[in-house]
Amino acid sequence: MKRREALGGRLARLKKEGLNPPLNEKETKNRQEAFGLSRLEGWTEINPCLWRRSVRYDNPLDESYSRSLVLPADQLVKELIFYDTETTGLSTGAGTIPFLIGIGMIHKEYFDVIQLFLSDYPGEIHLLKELNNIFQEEAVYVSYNGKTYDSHLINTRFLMNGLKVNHRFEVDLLYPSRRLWKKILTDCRLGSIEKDILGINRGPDIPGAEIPDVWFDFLKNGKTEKLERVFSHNLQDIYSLAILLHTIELITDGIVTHIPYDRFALGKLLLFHKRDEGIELLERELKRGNRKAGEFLSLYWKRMGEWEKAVDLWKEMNKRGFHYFSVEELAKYYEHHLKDYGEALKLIDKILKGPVPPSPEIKDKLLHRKKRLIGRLAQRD
DNA sequence: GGCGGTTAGACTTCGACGTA
DNA sequence: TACGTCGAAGTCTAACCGCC
Repeated sequence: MKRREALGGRLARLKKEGLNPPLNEKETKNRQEAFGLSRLEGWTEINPCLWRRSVRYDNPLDESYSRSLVLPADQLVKELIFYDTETTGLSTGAGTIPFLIGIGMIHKEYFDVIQLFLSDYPGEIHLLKELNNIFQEEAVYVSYNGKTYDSHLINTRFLMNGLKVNHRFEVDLLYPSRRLWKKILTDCRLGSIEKDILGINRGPDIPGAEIPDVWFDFLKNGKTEKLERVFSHNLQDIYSLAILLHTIELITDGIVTHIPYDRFALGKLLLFHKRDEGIELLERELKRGNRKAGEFLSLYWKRMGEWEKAVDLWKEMNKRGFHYFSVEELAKYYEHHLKDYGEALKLIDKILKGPVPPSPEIKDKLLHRKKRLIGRLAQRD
């Protein structure tokens, strides 16, 4: 009869090896067969219930995007980590876990994607530790909706497992994508952007809503048929993230012309980042008939104290037909900046008698302004 | 179906200026 | 000098949207 190991000895062994001691070769093979994963390409069980594989692509990115709007200044692409999780549900509460994590990184001319797969719950601690090994503190993390979803989920799992959460600098491509394509696409899901903007055809893909059930079905019945589609879905998400980042960078640098995007939104964004190309873009948009672009640019000049440029724009916009915004701004300019109350009054009358009758609310505002101007003129006389 | 980041619009605050 | 008004800037809030 096998002698029971003394408690002290067992505790010492657990401390050294952890709750799940490493598997020997035979055990590994048995488990692969038991999980059915050995039939799937490239997977190795690196810890109990934690599997890993690497997939190599050509690098779709440039060396760096020194004038990037979405990345930190002079960010090198080799320090970027693209990531995406597949989870057991949508809630970021304690009951949801990531069972598959894809991590994309640049290695010289290659874009390598590491996938970590959890074949059962006890492997989670190993998954998180492995993630910690891969994640580097100085890296910049690129995701899609990761700020809201993936990063919270990962942080929650670290906390639940008593692991330290390191701060990660996150670049979420959802928001720049929304700016560029919100008005062009019906929605800005990654799949829609892939299909309609990046021209990527995924082929048969698994809908995200079905993903949790695939994993639960695998846990209960060991079914791996649909699992491969989940792995592919995750790989595609990671690779698309890289293509998307590259495309956004080319668009902001004015290199891409064949892809549709909201030029007004990009102009605003460039101007916000004090990039002169924003001015050119908004001027071009105004010439194409987009008065909103002119309004935005004129307010920018006004804020900068460049009155001449602002006034030129207001006058130019009015040449193209009556434009309430420009006339009102000119009236403000004459009243408050030049103290030319007579000219301001003429402009207010122009709006009141203009081709488009103002709403009662605006009319009240204009009449109030008119009364004030008449008072000031009388005072001056 | 829960969560939370972003955004646009509403609201508030503040400084400049004119008037009594 | 005190008060009122205006426009600009800053702050707040509600709605939207994408993740599985």
